[in-house]
Amino acid sequence: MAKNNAKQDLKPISNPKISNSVEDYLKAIWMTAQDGAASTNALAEQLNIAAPSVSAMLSKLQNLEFVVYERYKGASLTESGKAKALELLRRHRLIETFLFESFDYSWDEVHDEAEQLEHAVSSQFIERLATFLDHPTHDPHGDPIPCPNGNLPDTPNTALAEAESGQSFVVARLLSQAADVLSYFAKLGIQPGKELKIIEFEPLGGLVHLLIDDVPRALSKELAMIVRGDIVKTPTV
Amino acid sequence: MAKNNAKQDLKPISNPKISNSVEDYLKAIWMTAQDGAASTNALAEQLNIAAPSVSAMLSKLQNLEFVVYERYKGASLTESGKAKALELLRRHRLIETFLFESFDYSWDEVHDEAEQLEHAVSSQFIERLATFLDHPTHDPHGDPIPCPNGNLPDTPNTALAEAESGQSFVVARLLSQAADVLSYFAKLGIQPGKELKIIEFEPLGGLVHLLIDDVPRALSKELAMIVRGDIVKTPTV
DNA sequence: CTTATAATTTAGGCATGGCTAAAAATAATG
DNA sequence: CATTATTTTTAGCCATGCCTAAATTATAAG
Ligand SMILES: [Mn+2]
Ligand SMILES: [Mn+2]
Ligand SMILES: [Mn+2]
Ligand SMILES: [Mn+2]
Repeated sequence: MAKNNAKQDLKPISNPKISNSVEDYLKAIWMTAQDGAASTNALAEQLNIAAPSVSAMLSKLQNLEFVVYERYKGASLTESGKAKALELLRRHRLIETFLFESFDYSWDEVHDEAEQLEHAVSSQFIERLATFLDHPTHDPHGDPIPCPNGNLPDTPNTALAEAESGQSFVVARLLSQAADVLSYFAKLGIQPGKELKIIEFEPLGGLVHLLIDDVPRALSKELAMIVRGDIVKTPTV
Repeated sequence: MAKNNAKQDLKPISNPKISNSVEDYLKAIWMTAQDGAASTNALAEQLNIAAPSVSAMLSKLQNLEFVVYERYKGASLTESGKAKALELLRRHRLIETFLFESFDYSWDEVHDEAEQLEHAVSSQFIERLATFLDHPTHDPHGDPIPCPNGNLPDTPNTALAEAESGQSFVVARLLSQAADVLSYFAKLGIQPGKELKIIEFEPLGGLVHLLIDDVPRALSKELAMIVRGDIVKTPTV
Protein backbone atom coordinates (compact mmCIF):
# COMPACT_ATOMS: atom_id res chain seq x y z
CA MET A 1 0.00 0.00 0.00
CA ALA A 2 2.72 2.51 -0.82
CA LYS A 3 0.32 5.12 -2.27
CA ASN A 4 1.55 8.46 -3.51
CA ASN A 5 3.05 9.53 -0.21
CA ALA A 6 6.11 11.36 -1.51
CA LYS A 7 5.16 14.64 0.25
CA GLN A 8 8.36 16.20 -1.09
CA ASP A 9 11.34 16.63 1.14
CA LEU A 10 12.94 20.04 1.41
CA LYS A 11 15.68 19.11 -1.03
CA PRO A 12 14.25 16.47 -3.30
CA ILE A 13 16.52 13.44 -3.12
CA SER A 14 17.15 13.53 -6.85
CA ASN A 15 14.57 12.42 -9.41
CA PRO A 16 11.07 13.61 -8.51
CA LYS A 17 10.06 13.26 -12.20
CA ILE A 18 9.93 16.70 -13.76
CA SER A 19 6.54 17.57 -15.24
CA ASN A 20 5.94 17.85 -18.97
CA SER A 21 5.44 21.57 -18.56
CA VAL A 22 8.68 22.16 -16.74
CA GLU A 23 10.53 20.16 -19.37
CA ASP A 24 8.99 22.16 -22.18
CA TYR A 25 9.83 25.46 -20.48
CA LEU A 26 13.46 24.49 -20.05
CA LYS A 27 13.70 23.45 -23.66
CA ALA A 28 12.05 26.69 -24.75
CA ILE A 29 14.50 28.74 -22.72
CA TRP A 30 17.39 26.93 -24.33
CA MET A 31 15.98 27.36 -27.80
CA THR A 32 15.28 31.03 -27.24
CA ALA A 33 18.44 32.05 -25.48
CA GLN A 34 20.99 29.23 -25.35
CA ASP A 35 23.28 30.62 -22.65
CA GLY A 36 21.72 34.08 -22.43
CA ALA A 37 18.50 35.18 -20.76
CA ALA A 38 15.08 34.50 -22.28
CA SER A 39 12.38 37.13 -21.83
CA THR A 40 8.93 36.34 -20.51
CA ASN A 41 7.24 37.39 -23.71
CA ALA A 42 9.56 35.44 -25.96
CA LEU A 43 8.80 32.33 -23.97
CA ALA A 44 5.09 33.05 -23.93
CA GLU A 45 5.23 33.31 -27.71
CA GLN A 46 7.26 30.12 -28.18
CA LEU A 47 5.14 28.06 -25.83
CA ASN A 48 1.82 29.63 -26.75
CA ILE A 49 1.07 30.32 -23.11
CA ALA A 50 -0.07 33.63 -21.60
CA ALA A 51 2.70 35.83 -20.23
CA PRO A 52 1.50 35.81 -16.60
CA SER A 53 1.61 32.04 -16.59
CA VAL A 54 5.17 32.17 -17.84
CA SER A 55 6.05 34.66 -15.14
CA ALA A 56 4.76 32.33 -12.47
CA MET A 57 6.58 29.36 -13.93
CA LEU A 58 9.87 31.22 -14.06
CA SER A 59 9.70 31.79 -10.31
CA LYS A 60 9.02 28.15 -9.85
CA LEU A 61 11.93 27.15 -12.04
CA GLN A 62 14.13 29.43 -9.98
CA ASN A 63 13.09 27.61 -6.82
CA LEU A 64 13.90 24.34 -8.51
CA GLU A 65 17.29 25.82 -9.33
CA PHE A 66 16.88 25.18 -13.01
CA VAL A 67 17.04 28.85 -13.80
CA VAL A 68 18.44 32.17 -12.62
CA TYR A 69 15.67 34.69 -12.79
CA GLU A 70 15.47 38.35 -11.92
CA ARG A 71 12.14 40.15 -12.10
CA TYR A 72 11.72 42.05 -15.35
CA LYS A 73 15.03 40.68 -16.64
CA GLY A 74 14.26 37.26 -17.98
CA ALA A 75 15.62 33.84 -17.06
CA SER A 76 18.77 31.95 -17.96
CA LEU A 77 19.46 28.27 -17.43
CA THR A 78 21.66 26.98 -14.62
CA GLU A 79 23.94 24.04 -15.34
CA SER A 80 21.31 21.68 -14.08
CA GLY A 81 18.58 23.38 -16.11
CA LYS A 82 20.69 23.29 -19.22
CA ALA A 83 21.38 19.61 -18.73
CA LYS A 84 17.67 18.90 -18.50
CA ALA A 85 16.96 20.99 -21.57
CA LEU A 86 19.58 19.20 -23.63
CA GLU A 87 18.39 15.85 -22.41
CA LEU A 88 14.90 16.66 -23.62
CA LEU A 89 16.25 17.97 -26.91
CA ARG A 90 18.12 14.71 -27.36
CA ARG A 91 14.94 12.76 -26.79
CA HIS A 92 12.98 15.00 -29.13
CA ARG A 93 15.42 14.75 -32.00
CA LEU A 94 16.05 11.04 -31.67
CA ILE A 95 12.31 10.46 -31.73
CA GLU A 96 11.92 12.66 -34.80
CA THR A 97 14.64 10.70 -36.52
CA PHE A 98 12.94 7.45 -35.67
CA LEU A 99 9.53 8.55 -36.87
CA PHE A 100 11.03 9.76 -40.10
CA GLU A 101 13.24 6.77 -40.80
CA SER A 102 11.20 3.86 -39.54
CA PHE A 103 7.60 4.98 -39.60
CA ASP A 104 7.51 6.93 -42.85
CA TYR A 105 6.46 10.13 -41.19
CA SER A 106 6.70 13.08 -43.46
CA TRP A 107 9.07 15.76 -42.64
CA ASP A 108 6.54 18.18 -41.25
CA GLU A 109 4.64 15.54 -39.23
CA VAL A 110 7.46 14.44 -36.97
CA HIS A 111 7.57 17.46 -34.71
CA ASP A 112 4.14 17.34 -33.09
CA GLU A 113 4.35 13.66 -32.33
CA ALA A 114 7.83 14.07 -30.84
CA GLU A 115 6.61 16.97 -28.72
CA GLN A 116 4.44 14.51 -26.78
CA LEU A 117 6.56 11.39 -26.87
CA GLU A 118 9.65 13.17 -25.57
CA HIS A 119 8.02 13.36 -22.15
CA ALA A 120 6.79 9.80 -22.01
CA VAL A 121 9.88 7.77 -22.84
CA SER A 122 12.32 6.48 -20.23
CA SER A 123 16.05 6.95 -20.55
CA GLN A 124 16.32 3.24 -21.15
CA PHE A 125 14.04 3.67 -24.12
CA ILE A 126 16.10 6.53 -25.48
CA GLU A 127 19.38 4.67 -25.28
CA ARG A 128 17.86 1.61 -26.95
CA LEU A 129 16.43 3.89 -29.61
CA ALA A 130 19.81 5.51 -30.21
CA THR A 131 21.30 2.06 -30.68
CA PHE A 132 18.46 1.00 -32.95
CA LEU A 133 19.12 4.05 -35.14
CA ASP A 134 22.88 3.53 -35.02
CA HIS A 135 23.57 6.71 -33.08
CA PRO A 136 22.58 9.39 -35.54
CA THR A 137 24.12 12.84 -35.09
CA HIS A 138 21.39 14.90 -36.77
CA ASP A 139 17.62 14.75 -36.98
CA PRO A 140 15.55 14.92 -40.19
CA HIS A 141 15.65 18.72 -40.18
CA GLY A 142 19.42 18.63 -39.85
CA ASP A 143 19.35 19.76 -36.24
CA PRO A 144 22.17 18.30 -34.16
CA ILE A 145 21.21 15.63 -31.64
CA PRO A 146 22.84 16.35 -28.27
CA CYS A 147 25.02 13.52 -26.99
CA PRO A 148 24.21 11.96 -23.61
CA ASN A 149 26.89 14.22 -22.10
CA GLY A 150 25.31 17.34 -23.59
CA ASN A 151 27.74 17.90 -26.45
CA LEU A 152 26.25 19.18 -29.67
CA PRO A 153 27.63 17.68 -32.89
CA ASP A 154 29.01 20.23 -35.35
CA THR A 155 26.56 21.38 -37.96
CA PRO A 156 27.22 23.33 -41.16
CA ASN A 157 25.59 26.68 -40.72
CA THR A 158 26.23 28.87 -43.76
CA ALA A 159 22.99 30.38 -45.03
CA LEU A 160 22.08 29.71 -48.63
CA ALA A 161 21.57 33.47 -48.85
CA GLU A 162 25.29 33.96 -48.26
CA ALA A 163 26.41 31.85 -51.18
CA GLU A 164 27.32 33.43 -54.50
CA SER A 165 26.36 33.00 -58.11
CA GLY A 166 27.91 29.95 -59.69
CA GLN A 167 28.55 28.14 -56.43
CA SER A 168 27.10 24.85 -55.34
CA PHE A 169 25.51 24.46 -51.95
CA VAL A 170 24.87 21.30 -49.96
CA VAL A 171 21.86 21.58 -47.68
CA ALA A 172 22.50 20.40 -44.12
CA ARG A 173 19.74 21.93 -42.08
CA LEU A 174 16.48 23.84 -42.25
CA LEU A 175 16.17 26.36 -39.46
CA SER A 176 12.40 26.31 -39.06
CA GLN A 177 9.80 24.38 -37.17
CA ALA A 178 6.83 25.79 -39.06
CA ALA A 179 4.98 22.96 -40.77
CA ASP A 180 3.99 25.10 -43.76
CA VAL A 181 7.55 26.23 -44.35
CA LEU A 182 8.86 22.70 -44.03
CA SER A 183 6.34 21.20 -46.39
CA TYR A 184 7.06 23.95 -48.90
CA PHE A 185 10.73 23.01 -48.82
CA ALA A 186 9.74 19.38 -49.13
CA LYS A 187 7.67 20.18 -52.19
CA LEU A 188 10.66 21.93 -53.76
CA GLY A 189 12.92 18.99 -52.95
CA ILE A 190 15.05 21.03 -50.57
CA GLN A 191 16.14 18.74 -47.76
CA PRO A 192 19.31 17.84 -45.87
CA GLY A 193 21.80 16.25 -48.22
CA LYS A 194 20.47 17.86 -51.38
CA GLU A 195 22.93 19.77 -53.57
CA LEU A 196 21.75 23.05 -55.07
CA LYS A 197 23.37 25.07 -57.87
CA ILE A 198 23.10 28.81 -57.53
CA ILE A 199 22.40 30.50 -60.83
CA GLU A 200 22.32 34.08 -59.63
CA PHE A 201 21.09 36.51 -57.02
CA GLU A 202 18.78 39.32 -58.00
CA PRO A 203 20.56 42.59 -57.24
CA LEU A 204 17.89 44.29 -55.10
CA GLY A 205 15.05 42.02 -53.98
CA GLY A 206 17.46 39.36 -52.81
CA LEU A 207 15.72 36.64 -54.77
CA VAL A 208 17.97 33.69 -55.49
CA HIS A 209 17.63 31.64 -58.68
CA LEU A 210 18.89 28.11 -58.43
CA LEU A 211 18.78 24.61 -59.83
CA ILE A 212 17.19 21.91 -57.72
CA ASP A 213 17.47 18.50 -59.31
CA ASP A 214 18.31 20.40 -62.49
CA VAL A 215 15.00 22.24 -62.37
CA PRO A 216 15.26 26.05 -62.19
CA ARG A 217 13.59 27.57 -59.13
CA ALA A 218 13.52 30.85 -57.26
CA LEU A 219 13.59 31.40 -53.51
CA SER A 220 13.00 34.53 -51.44
CA LYS A 221 15.75 35.93 -49.26
CA GLU A 222 13.76 34.98 -46.14
CA LEU A 223 13.59 31.35 -47.14
CA ALA A 224 17.19 31.38 -48.30
CA MET A 225 18.18 32.41 -44.78
CA ILE A 226 16.50 29.34 -43.35
CA VAL A 227 18.40 26.93 -45.58
CA ARG A 228 21.77 26.19 -43.98
CA GLY A 229 24.64 24.11 -45.22
CA ASP A 230 28.05 24.22 -46.91
CA ILE A 231 29.28 25.97 -50.00
CA VAL A 232 31.07 23.56 -52.30
CA LYS A 233 33.49 25.04 -54.80
CA THR A 234 34.04 21.78 -56.64
CA PRO A 235 30.67 20.38 -57.63
CA THR A 236 30.50 16.60 -57.33
CA VAL A 237 31.36 14.87 -60.62
CA MET B 1 -2.70 33.51 -31.04
CA ALA B 2 -5.26 30.75 -30.58
CA LYS B 3 -4.35 30.10 -26.90
CA ASN B 4 -6.10 27.49 -24.88
CA ASN B 5 -9.52 29.01 -25.17
CA ALA B 6 -11.55 25.82 -25.42
CA LYS B 7 -13.78 26.70 -22.42
CA GLN B 8 -15.70 23.48 -23.01
CA ASP B 9 -19.04 23.57 -24.72
CA LEU B 10 -21.97 21.82 -23.10
CA LYS B 11 -21.60 18.77 -25.30
CA PRO B 12 -17.97 18.55 -26.35
CA ILE B 13 -17.84 18.55 -30.16
CA SER B 14 -16.01 15.24 -30.25
CA ASN B 15 -12.34 14.87 -29.34
CA PRO B 16 -11.39 17.02 -26.34
CA LYS B 17 -8.36 14.73 -25.73
CA ILE B 18 -9.11 12.48 -22.82
CA SER B 19 -6.64 12.83 -19.94
CA ASN B 20 -4.15 10.13 -19.05
CA SER B 21 -6.05 9.53 -15.82
CA VAL B 22 -9.39 9.06 -17.49
CA GLU B 23 -7.83 6.66 -19.95
CA ASP B 24 -6.24 4.61 -17.20
CA TYR B 25 -9.50 4.45 -15.24
CA LEU B 26 -11.42 3.18 -18.25
CA LYS B 27 -8.81 0.54 -18.91
CA ALA B 28 -8.84 -0.48 -15.24
CA ILE B 29 -12.61 -0.84 -15.29
CA TRP B 30 -12.41 -3.04 -18.33
CA MET B 31 -9.67 -5.17 -16.84
CA THR B 32 -11.50 -5.53 -13.56
CA ALA B 33 -14.99 -6.15 -14.80
CA GLN B 34 -15.13 -6.51 -18.60
CA ASP B 35 -18.85 -6.04 -19.11
CA GLY B 36 -19.86 -6.14 -15.45
CA ALA B 37 -19.54 -3.48 -12.76
CA ALA B 38 -16.22 -2.64 -11.11
CA SER B 39 -16.26 -1.71 -7.43
CA THR B 40 -14.61 1.42 -6.07
CA ASN B 41 -12.19 -0.54 -3.95
CA ALA B 42 -11.17 -2.91 -6.70
CA LEU B 43 -10.31 0.06 -8.88
CA ALA B 44 -8.50 1.83 -6.07
CA GLU B 45 -6.42 -1.30 -5.63
CA GLN B 46 -5.69 -1.71 -9.35
CA LEU B 47 -4.78 1.91 -9.89
CA ASN B 48 -3.06 2.45 -6.57
CA ILE B 49 -5.20 5.48 -5.88
CA ALA B 50 -7.17 6.20 -2.68
CA ALA B 51 -10.80 5.10 -2.74
CA PRO B 52 -12.28 8.61 -2.31
CA SER B 53 -10.42 9.76 -5.38
CA VAL B 54 -11.84 6.85 -7.33
CA SER B 55 -15.31 7.69 -6.11
CA ALA B 56 -14.97 11.24 -7.40
CA MET B 57 -13.60 10.08 -10.72
CA LEU B 58 -16.46 7.63 -11.25
CA SER B 59 -18.96 10.49 -11.00
CA LYS B 60 -16.92 12.38 -13.51
CA LEU B 61 -16.80 9.43 -15.90
CA GLN B 62 -20.55 9.15 -15.57
CA ASN B 63 -20.93 12.77 -16.67
CA LEU B 64 -18.67 12.08 -19.61
CA GLU B 65 -20.96 9.16 -20.42
CA PHE B 66 -18.12 6.68 -20.37
CA VAL B 67 -19.65 4.79 -17.48
CA VAL B 68 -22.92 3.91 -15.81
CA TYR B 69 -22.48 4.44 -12.12
CA GLU B 70 -24.78 4.03 -9.17
CA ARG B 71 -23.66 5.08 -5.70
CA TYR B 72 -22.38 2.13 -3.70
CA LYS B 73 -22.87 -0.19 -6.67
CA GLY B 74 -19.79 0.29 -8.81
CA ALA B 75 -19.39 1.39 -12.40
CA SER B 76 -19.74 -0.38 -15.73
CA LEU B 77 -18.56 0.84 -19.12
CA THR B 78 -20.90 2.30 -21.69
CA GLU B 79 -20.30 1.48 -25.35
CA SER B 80 -18.27 4.61 -25.73
CA GLY B 81 -16.30 3.92 -22.56
CA LYS B 82 -15.59 0.38 -23.65
CA ALA B 83 -14.38 1.59 -27.02
CA LYS B 84 -11.95 3.97 -25.34
CA ALA B 85 -10.74 1.24 -23.00
CA LEU B 86 -10.10 -1.18 -25.83
CA GLU B 87 -8.39 1.49 -27.87
CA LEU B 88 -5.99 2.11 -25.01
CA LEU B 89 -5.47 -1.60 -24.52
CA ARG B 90 -4.60 -1.90 -28.18
CA ARG B 91 -2.04 0.85 -27.84
CA HIS B 92 -0.62 -0.68 -24.69
CA ARG B 93 -0.17 -4.13 -26.13
CA LEU B 94 1.20 -3.02 -29.47
CA ILE B 95 3.74 -0.91 -27.65
CA GLU B 96 4.71 -3.82 -25.41
CA THR B 97 5.17 -5.98 -28.47
CA PHE B 98 7.36 -3.38 -30.07
CA LEU B 99 9.56 -2.88 -27.03
CA PHE B 100 10.01 -6.60 -26.71
CA GLU B 101 10.67 -7.34 -30.36
CA SER B 102 12.64 -4.35 -31.52
CA PHE B 103 14.24 -2.88 -28.44
CA ASP B 104 15.23 -6.01 -26.56
CA TYR B 105 13.18 -5.17 -23.55
CA SER B 106 12.87 -8.04 -21.18
CA TRP B 107 9.56 -9.47 -20.59
CA ASP B 108 8.97 -7.83 -17.25
CA GLU B 109 10.24 -4.41 -18.34
CA VAL B 110 7.75 -3.76 -21.12
CA HIS B 111 4.72 -3.02 -18.99
CA ASP B 112 5.84 0.11 -17.13
CA GLU B 113 7.16 1.78 -20.24
CA ALA B 114 3.98 1.00 -22.16
CA GLU B 115 1.90 2.36 -19.31
CA GLN B 116 3.27 5.83 -20.09
CA LEU B 117 3.70 5.64 -23.84
CA GLU B 118 0.14 4.47 -24.42
CA HIS B 119 -1.08 7.97 -23.57
CA ALA B 120 1.43 9.86 -25.64
CA VAL B 121 1.17 8.25 -29.06
CA SER B 122 -1.19 9.43 -31.77
CA SER B 123 -3.45 7.06 -33.66
CA GLN B 124 -1.30 7.65 -36.69
CA PHE B 125 1.65 6.35 -34.70
CA ILE B 126 -0.26 3.30 -33.59
CA GLU B 127 -1.34 2.31 -37.06
CA ARG B 128 2.18 2.78 -38.42
CA LEU B 129 3.45 0.71 -35.52
CA ALA B 130 0.96 -2.06 -36.25
CA THR B 131 2.16 -2.11 -39.84
CA PHE B 132 5.80 -2.07 -38.76
CA LEU B 133 5.14 -5.12 -36.56
CA ASP B 134 3.10 -6.83 -39.26
CA HIS B 135 -0.16 -6.68 -37.34
CA PRO B 136 0.55 -8.97 -34.41
CA THR B 137 -2.44 -10.54 -32.66
CA HIS B 138 -0.88 -11.09 -29.23
CA ASP B 139 1.57 -9.21 -27.04
CA PRO B 140 4.67 -10.69 -25.37
CA HIS B 141 2.63 -11.97 -22.45
CA GLY B 142 0.23 -13.68 -24.83
CA ASP B 143 -2.54 -11.15 -24.20
CA PRO B 144 -4.72 -10.54 -27.24
CA ILE B 145 -4.29 -7.20 -28.98
CA PRO B 146 -7.70 -5.64 -29.69
CA CYS B 147 -8.30 -4.86 -33.36
CA PRO B 148 -9.08 -1.29 -34.37
CA ASN B 149 -12.76 -2.24 -34.34
CA GLY B 150 -12.54 -3.58 -30.80
CA ASN B 151 -12.54 -7.30 -31.59
CA LEU B 152 -10.35 -9.45 -29.39
CA PRO B 153 -8.42 -12.23 -31.14
CA ASP B 154 -9.03 -15.72 -29.75
CA THR B 155 -6.58 -16.84 -27.14
CA PRO B 156 -6.03 -20.32 -25.69
CA ASN B 157 -7.08 -20.19 -22.08
CA THR B 158 -6.73 -23.60 -20.45
CA ALA B 159 -4.80 -23.37 -17.19
CA LEU B 160 -1.71 -25.49 -16.86
CA ALA B 161 -3.23 -26.59 -13.55
CA GLU B 162 -6.04 -28.27 -15.46
CA ALA B 163 -3.80 -30.48 -17.55
CA GLU B 164 -3.12 -34.08 -16.56
CA SER B 165 -0.11 -36.27 -16.00
CA GLY B 166 1.53 -37.34 -19.21
CA GLN B 167 0.08 -34.57 -21.31
CA SER B 168 1.97 -31.86 -23.15
CA PHE B 169 1.01 -28.24 -22.79
CA VAL B 170 1.84 -25.34 -25.08
CA VAL B 171 2.06 -22.03 -23.25
CA ALA B 172 0.12 -19.21 -24.88
CA ARG B 173 -0.30 -16.63 -22.18
CA LEU B 174 0.73 -15.62 -18.68
CA LEU B 175 -2.10 -14.09 -16.74
CA SER B 176 -0.09 -11.78 -14.54
CA GLN B 177 1.31 -8.29 -14.67
CA ALA B 178 3.48 -8.63 -11.59
CA ALA B 179 7.11 -8.10 -12.56
CA ASP B 180 8.42 -10.59 -10.00
CA VAL B 181 6.07 -13.31 -11.20
CA LEU B 182 6.94 -12.63 -14.82
CA SER B 183 10.67 -12.66 -14.26
CA TYR B 184 10.35 -15.88 -12.30
CA PHE B 185 8.61 -17.48 -15.29
CA ALA B 186 11.29 -16.02 -17.53
CA LYS B 187 13.98 -17.59 -15.37
CA LEU B 188 12.26 -20.97 -15.65
CA GLY B 189 11.96 -20.57 -19.42
CA ILE B 190 8.17 -20.51 -19.32
CA GLN B 191 6.98 -18.15 -22.03
CA PRO B 192 4.42 -18.06 -24.82
CA GLY B 193 5.21 -20.73 -27.39
CA LYS B 194 7.10 -23.00 -25.04
CA GLU B 195 6.00 -26.65 -24.81
CA LEU B 196 5.91 -28.25 -21.38
CA LYS B 197 5.61 -31.94 -20.50
CA ILE B 198 3.62 -32.72 -17.41
CA ILE B 199 5.19 -35.49 -15.34
CA GLU B 200 2.65 -35.64 -12.56
CA PHE B 201 0.51 -33.72 -10.10
CA GLU B 202 1.04 -34.17 -6.41
CA PRO B 203 -2.21 -35.59 -4.95
CA LEU B 204 -2.81 -33.02 -2.18
CA GLY B 205 -0.64 -29.89 -2.36
CA GLY B 206 -1.40 -29.41 -6.03
CA LEU B 207 2.24 -29.14 -6.97
CA VAL B 208 2.89 -29.96 -10.61
CA HIS B 209 6.09 -31.61 -11.74
CA LEU B 210 7.03 -30.97 -15.33
CA LEU B 211 9.77 -30.90 -17.91
CA ILE B 212 10.82 -27.53 -19.27
CA ASP B 213 13.42 -27.83 -22.01
CA ASP B 214 13.88 -31.39 -20.73
CA VAL B 215 14.80 -30.11 -17.28
CA PRO B 216 12.58 -31.34 -14.43
CA ARG B 217 10.88 -28.52 -12.49
CA ALA B 218 8.06 -28.08 -10.01
CA LEU B 219 5.44 -25.35 -9.95
CA SER B 220 2.89 -24.41 -7.30
CA LYS B 221 -0.81 -24.62 -8.05
CA GLU B 222 -1.05 -20.80 -7.86
CA LEU B 223 1.56 -20.34 -10.55
CA ALA B 224 0.12 -23.17 -12.60
CA MET B 225 -3.18 -21.28 -12.70
CA ILE B 226 -1.46 -18.27 -14.24
CA VAL B 227 0.04 -20.25 -17.11
CA ARG B 228 -2.55 -20.55 -19.87
CA GLY B 229 -2.41 -22.40 -23.16
CA ASP B 230 -3.46 -25.57 -24.96
CA ILE B 231 -3.18 -29.19 -24.04
CA VAL B 232 -1.59 -31.20 -26.84
CA LYS B 233 -2.27 -34.91 -26.95
CA THR B 234 0.21 -35.56 -29.72
CA PRO B 235 3.55 -34.13 -28.69
CA THR B 236 5.46 -32.60 -31.60
CA VAL B 237 7.86 -35.07 -33.20
C1' DC C 1 12.97 64.96 -18.47
C1' DT C 2 8.24 63.84 -19.11
C1' DT C 3 4.94 61.16 -21.18
C1' DA C 4 3.13 57.48 -23.91
C1' DT C 5 3.91 52.61 -25.08
C1' DA C 6 5.30 48.09 -24.28
C1' DA C 7 6.73 44.40 -21.25
C1' DT C 8 6.10 42.17 -17.05
C1' DT C 9 4.19 41.06 -12.72
C1' DT C 10 0.33 40.76 -9.18
C1' DA C 11 -4.17 39.55 -8.00
C1' DG C 12 -7.76 36.61 -8.23
C1' DG C 13 -9.92 32.57 -10.59
C1' DC C 14 -10.69 27.92 -12.41
C1' DA C 15 -10.14 22.85 -13.72
C1' DT C 16 -7.98 18.55 -12.78
C1' DG C 17 -6.76 14.96 -9.96
C1' DG C 18 -4.72 13.63 -5.95
C1' DC C 19 -5.04 13.00 -0.34
C1' DT C 20 -6.90 12.27 4.75
C1' DA C 21 -10.44 12.07 8.22
C1' DA C 22 -15.04 11.42 9.26
C1' DA C 23 -19.81 10.07 8.12
C1' DA C 24 -22.98 7.00 6.00
C1' DA C 25 -24.48 2.92 3.71
C1' DT C 26 -24.03 -1.93 2.93
C1' DA C 27 -22.68 -6.50 4.20
C1' DA C 28 -21.48 -9.99 7.53
C1' DT C 29 -22.01 -12.18 12.06
C1' DG C 30 -23.61 -13.82 16.46
C1' DC D 1 -32.46 -8.83 13.91
C1' DA D 2 -29.17 -6.13 16.22
C1' DT D 3 -24.46 -5.24 16.12
C1' DT D 4 -20.02 -5.13 14.27
C1' DA D 5 -17.10 -4.76 10.25
C1' DT D 6 -16.32 -3.34 5.65
C1' DT D 7 -17.05 -0.50 1.78
C1' DT D 8 -18.06 3.73 -0.09
C1' DT D 9 -19.07 8.48 -0.03
C1' DT D 10 -18.76 13.36 1.75
C1' DA D 11 -16.19 17.11 3.39
C1' DG D 12 -12.39 19.73 3.27
C1' DC D 13 -7.50 20.31 1.56
C1' DC D 14 -3.64 20.79 -1.54
C1' DA D 15 -0.48 21.13 -5.78
C1' DT D 16 -0.02 22.11 -10.58
C1' DG D 17 -0.75 24.97 -14.49
C1' DC D 18 -3.34 27.72 -16.99
C1' DC D 19 -6.35 32.15 -17.68
C1' DT D 20 -7.97 37.36 -17.61
C1' DA D 21 -7.87 41.97 -15.80
C1' DA D 22 -5.43 45.31 -13.41
C1' DA D 23 -1.25 47.10 -11.57
C1' DT D 24 3.51 48.14 -12.06
C1' DT D 25 7.98 48.78 -14.14
C1' DA D 26 10.91 49.63 -18.12
C1' DT D 27 11.60 51.56 -22.49
C1' DA D 28 10.98 54.73 -26.27
C1' DA D 29 9.54 59.19 -28.02
C1' DG D 30 8.91 63.86 -27.93
MN1 LIG E 1 7.01 18.64 -25.39
MN1 LIG F 1 13.88 18.75 -35.52
MN1 LIG G 1 -1.26 4.25 -18.51
MN1 LIG H 1 0.83 -7.36 -21.73
